[in-house]
Amino acid sequence: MTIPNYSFYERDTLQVAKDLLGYKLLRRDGDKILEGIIVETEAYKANDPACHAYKGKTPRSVTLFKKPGLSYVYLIYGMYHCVNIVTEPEETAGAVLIRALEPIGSFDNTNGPGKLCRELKITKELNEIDVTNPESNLWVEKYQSIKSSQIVETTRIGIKQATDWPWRFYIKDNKFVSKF
DNA sequence: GATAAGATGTTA
DNA sequence: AACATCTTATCA
Repeated sequence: MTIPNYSFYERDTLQVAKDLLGYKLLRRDGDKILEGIIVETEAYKANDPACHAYKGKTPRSVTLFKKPGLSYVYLIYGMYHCVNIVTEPEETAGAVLIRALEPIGSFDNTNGPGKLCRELKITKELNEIDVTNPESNLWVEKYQSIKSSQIVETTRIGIKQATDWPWRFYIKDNKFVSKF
């Protein structure tokens, strides 16, 4: 049971997005722990028109420029939250969007970025949490490593910019991946 | 201060 | 295919 450290997230966003597949996302809710296996991710970087940080720092996107290993939680369409983990060195924008989890334990319905946040009770309160610290209410642990032959690389979903960049990754044949 | 668009999910 | 629904960014 190891927890990836600062330098794990300080690398290239695409590399981190691939490596995070098969890792666990854990959420402490009072005395309960909700956990799931990350089965689908997307990469967002500074020179990427679809990234919130594309046009520079704003009150919302400033988190993307901070230390790698922090969470980035925001509200989309007024009703759904999305979780990301900040990557790349400080002052370089980058993040990995967690799009789907394979649930462990008693919860379910985590095959989409908005749904998994609802299930894990992730809100803006959990923005800028250090996910390398197991004392946090939200953190990531190494769980299983996925062979590169089991990783599918494809285009991102739900965006209108740079739709042809293959920056979405998921575990082959996993039934908890969000639908196309 | 007003306005348009958005890394989505549900329903028909 | 339409819509629910509100924050954020941008412009005046």
